[in-house]
Amino acid sequence: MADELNERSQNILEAIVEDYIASAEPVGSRAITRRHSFNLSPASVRNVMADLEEMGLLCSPHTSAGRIPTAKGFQYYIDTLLQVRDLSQQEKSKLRKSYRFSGMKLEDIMQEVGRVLSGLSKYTGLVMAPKFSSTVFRQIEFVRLSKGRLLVIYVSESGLVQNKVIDADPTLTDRHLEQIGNYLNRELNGLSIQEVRAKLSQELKEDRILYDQLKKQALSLSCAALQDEVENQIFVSGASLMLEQPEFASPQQIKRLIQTLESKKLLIELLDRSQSAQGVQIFIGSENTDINLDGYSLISSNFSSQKGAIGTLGVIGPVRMDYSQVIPIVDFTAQLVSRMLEREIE
Amino acid sequence: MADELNERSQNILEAIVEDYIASAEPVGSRAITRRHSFNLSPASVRNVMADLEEMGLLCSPHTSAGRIPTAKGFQYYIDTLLQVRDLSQQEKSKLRKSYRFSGMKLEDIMQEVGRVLSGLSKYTGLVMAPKFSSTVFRQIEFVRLSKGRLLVIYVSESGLVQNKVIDADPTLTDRHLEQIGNYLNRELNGLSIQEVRAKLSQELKEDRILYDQLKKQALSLSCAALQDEVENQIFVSGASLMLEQPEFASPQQIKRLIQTLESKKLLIELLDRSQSAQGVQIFIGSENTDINLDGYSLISSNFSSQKGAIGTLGVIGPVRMDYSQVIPIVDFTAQLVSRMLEREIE
DNA sequence: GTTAGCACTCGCCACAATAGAGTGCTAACA
DNA sequence: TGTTAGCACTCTATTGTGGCGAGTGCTAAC
Repeated sequence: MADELNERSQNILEAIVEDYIASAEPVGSRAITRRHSFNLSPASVRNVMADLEEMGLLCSPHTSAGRIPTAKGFQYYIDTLLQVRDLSQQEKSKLRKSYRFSGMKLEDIMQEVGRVLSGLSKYTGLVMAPKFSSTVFRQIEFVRLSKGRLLVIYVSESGLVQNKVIDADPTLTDRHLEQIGNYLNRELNGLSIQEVRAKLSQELKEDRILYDQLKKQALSLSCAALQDEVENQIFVSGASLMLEQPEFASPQQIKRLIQTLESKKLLIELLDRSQSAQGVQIFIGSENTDINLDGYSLISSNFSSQKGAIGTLGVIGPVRMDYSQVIPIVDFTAQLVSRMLEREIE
Repeated sequence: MADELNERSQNILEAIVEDYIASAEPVGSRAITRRHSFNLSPASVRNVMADLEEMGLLCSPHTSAGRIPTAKGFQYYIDTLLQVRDLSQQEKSKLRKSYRFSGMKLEDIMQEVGRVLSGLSKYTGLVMAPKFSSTVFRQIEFVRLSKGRLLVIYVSESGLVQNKVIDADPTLTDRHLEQIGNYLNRELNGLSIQEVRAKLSQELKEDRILYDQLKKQALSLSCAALQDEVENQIFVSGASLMLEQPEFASPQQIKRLIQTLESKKLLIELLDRSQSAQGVQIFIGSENTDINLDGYSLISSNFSSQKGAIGTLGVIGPVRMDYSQVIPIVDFTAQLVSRMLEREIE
């Protein structure tokens, strides 16, 4: 759409966005000519600004204030003006050292990643662990809690552990359980959960299994274990850090933020979407999108092991975020975590 | 100390505390005579209030405002004036119905309890899962993640699942692992983690195990698995609900709250303390205590299974909390959860 | 096409004035 | 002696006012 902006307009828009990111305050025409050395007078800048406002890239809170980039303005800035620098070797190794993953289980790692992301960015870190159904089966174990109640423990290739309580036939003996476990571990090894589900429902349909009582029980147990296990684990960290940002000066704004961060459902939906894409994703909240994130931005990226377990991590903050700083951090962290998962499973 | 208050003083203190709980605003002498029908004039009430202030039970924000109970005042109110009513059968069954525990694993239950506590009280719910070391051993499983890395899964009697990644001798075969697992499950069954630890260190000391390679490996693996596993799991829910309380009208106060709720370490320490006592505990934050909870109160109670796994749940809110409403809720919820854990393990 | 100049708008801040709530004290009363 | 009415006083919160500063849009000159 707006690629037809001429160079001067682009420069001015860029200057406004960057000044606004730095100051959180409306940017006036004089301030721009002072801080940046375009050879232009404030009046000329004002003309351009009026144009940009008409195009919906800027807006002014009131007549006699400076301009603020709109969501659309930020979008344009990110799409065409922003130059994301790579991290220097030094920064990379510093980031690498922030993470001490050794001897940590997956959950702790996710938590830790969120903390570091938040600490580095001064915004809020989000990490969504690999989805259950995107993982690859490694092992299943049954532990009897009481006569008719079993604890099923599922371990994925990447070391993700899920457990669930299911009801089971009370007459099942421990011996049976062990056999069932062995059978399933043999049969399902190396399949993704999706494949496992397909295989199970396939076999359950076949009549002949009716004659193999044990196999039948094995199948129905594992079916129960894998059912409804959709909930994603999400880790949110560093909300209080972000409250220092000037956009959260009023109680209402803070309340809204806390509510947003507490509604895991929304966050999961959000991170879920970015999971379909590759590389760093930027989602800018505005009233127009169906997902209610007005005023916030999300920078996210996927991480994955080669075995296909995909998780998402990112940083959520005010639209006025320091994109040039946060994007490379998110990008590199995702790479780090991916590599770490690879090494973990070898 | 202050039991020497005469009846009139007690009545007036009670009235002030209760009015303050209801309104969150300083209570004046006139307001009291109007709302409560002591046969006293405001002037007389003022005299009593001056006495109470001198005793440190009340304070006034400034000369021409009403009085506010101090932390000490609240403490006195709770200790000697507050009458905790029991929940009616109706309320109890309603509370019981709020919880749908069936088919939930322990973690989800804890989460759910926090949510309900927060929803009912309008404050923030805290739940600390039973401490790892207070649980009773049920089963241990080893899952190989890579050559030298094992995932250890530990299940307690109450269905608490913990897992941890440990480094192990790369030459260990799967066959060995299985034997080790069987051996440990046989040996440690029914012991508390504390007992397990004692037993392990005892046996490791004995020289003769040096000759039994397998046993030695079993012991050192389980030692590694049980080490440093101290971190308590804590679940915090409903912060945004509490932000509606008038004490959180200013950004500073909200920030402090969020910081407090984010510092799990503090919360764990807090809940840890109340774990040593029986029944409902009330902790009132003031500058005098070593734990920095100034301005907040915690109402907590333990839950446990007979097997000794003890957890703590409670509600944290402003000192001006509706104690008469929250205490029975916390109390009964703790009973419910205990009963639930019993049934779970049968 | 660019710029200087100017009138105008609007939010912000400091200040004063006012109303209201509550206190402490004193003197009168039962 | 305990209680109460009355009163002067204190302090906060609110409202209104005027000036300041930053920024704009328009126009006319370069």
